[in-house]
Amino acid sequence: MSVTMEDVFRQVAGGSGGPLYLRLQKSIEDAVRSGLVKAGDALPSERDIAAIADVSRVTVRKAVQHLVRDGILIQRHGSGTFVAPEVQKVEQSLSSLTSFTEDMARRGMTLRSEWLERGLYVPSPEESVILGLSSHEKVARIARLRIANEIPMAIERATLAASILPDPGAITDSLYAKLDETGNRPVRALQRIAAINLGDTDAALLGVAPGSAALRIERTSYLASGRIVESTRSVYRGDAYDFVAELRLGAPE
Amino acid sequence: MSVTMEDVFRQVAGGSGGPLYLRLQKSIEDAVRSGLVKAGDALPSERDIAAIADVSRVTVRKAVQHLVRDGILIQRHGSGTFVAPEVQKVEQSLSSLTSFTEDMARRGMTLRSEWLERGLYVPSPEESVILGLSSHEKVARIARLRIANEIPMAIERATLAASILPDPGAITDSLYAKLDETGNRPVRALQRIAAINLGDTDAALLGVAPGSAALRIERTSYLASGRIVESTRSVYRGDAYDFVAELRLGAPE
DNA sequence: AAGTGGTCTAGACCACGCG
DNA sequence: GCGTGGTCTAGACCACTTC
Repeated sequence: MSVTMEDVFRQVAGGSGGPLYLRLQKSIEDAVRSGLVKAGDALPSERDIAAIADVSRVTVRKAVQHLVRDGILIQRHGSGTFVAPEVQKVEQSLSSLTSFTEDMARRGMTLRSEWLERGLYVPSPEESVILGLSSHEKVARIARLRIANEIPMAIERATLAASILPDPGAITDSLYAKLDETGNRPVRALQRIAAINLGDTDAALLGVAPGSAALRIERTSYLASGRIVESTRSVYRGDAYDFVAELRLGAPE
Repeated sequence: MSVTMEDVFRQVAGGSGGPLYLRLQKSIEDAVRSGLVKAGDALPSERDIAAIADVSRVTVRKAVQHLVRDGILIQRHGSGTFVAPEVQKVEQSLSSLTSFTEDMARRGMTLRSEWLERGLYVPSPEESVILGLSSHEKVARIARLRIANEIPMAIERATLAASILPDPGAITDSLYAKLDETGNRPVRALQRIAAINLGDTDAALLGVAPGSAALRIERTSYLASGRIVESTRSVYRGDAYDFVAELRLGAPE
């Protein structure tokens, strides 16, 4: 007879050292890592775990929530708690400027997008400055959720001058392909990368727990002429993305 | 008479819509952002907030903990809850290879390190492969906490072949400066960047809440000859770092 | 010693999902 | 309808800081 999930929980009550919820958390973590429970398996209900481990349900929830935030477990309201599927990491280069669409196609992944926003708007003061808009010129905003192999990967919010993209509704797949057609494909871009904890809305869109780590990337793209083409704020799932950069010895300056 | 913190909490009880802890969380967040309470100020105790807002202390803690994780508040056991000081973001280039020490000196920041580990060790199998070690060769490991202007910024764990750094104890400031002396300064490096939620130990070292977002950077550095000099795993505070990269149009390949 | 955050409990009700 | 997770309560004790 092999070790069961219940045995794991029973050990928690007897053990000693450190807060209860941390011991419980490590027990569950070990059970997942050791393969005792596999991706997609359901855990016992919170009430059952509490009864077996002889702790209160509040304590069970505290242990589980840490694991949910770290992407190890997934909770579905009304349904149960499950071991999260493993997400294969995607690598993206930080030195060559490639489009998301083309990048994924090269990897043979099925890509689709859900539109969050798409149209022409009156620019915010910030947008006017960044894009160098003439007065009264509108901006095209396109925001979408990027989904690869049915897994939400990133939220992308781009804004461009209306003169560069007069008809944002015409974008179907790749923004860069569209820019190509009109000779406005950028040749250079500056990116700022930072780590953030996801808020409730973005977490819901990406299908992860609020507070999960993500990469926030702000990109400004330039034409060969030096004119700014687009300004994009993206949020990438931390558990699904690795960015790869090649560095060279900096000039002594 | 101006609006006080207590007024803010009293409004929560009356309001409607959404869970209590979220309404309370937003109230505190607004009070911080609007400048009603400033960096360093103490909040009322959890018990006081609970009494004023007429909610249970558990609910107060849930609201506060979200703000702690996002770096807006700081809690000190036995002392109180305070508004977090603003951390000025540091930018680091992702295209030129510069040393942390030199980078900070250029900005006029006071830099110091606390050693976490420094010495010669028997390599792990993984290290042998990465560094291309001859059999029986040892590895030098140096791990340190990087502190700029008395604010912990990053944890850096480097490993090098003993033949390249025979005396890790001799490192005082810059690893790269030491490598320079022996003609082993790298000219090229590959970096992988990902977002993670900090675990308890790393969070404690960096002085932030467990679960806070951070950037994990794995770097492998090469000599002109192609030999690997060092392999470094670093963890950078997400609220203190912006990495900046310049991208160029990718070759169609 | 007094006050603070950290942990824990037992029990309640609500909102969602699934058969 | 039943079981699940989500929210909330009132009260207890512990560990730590400050005086």
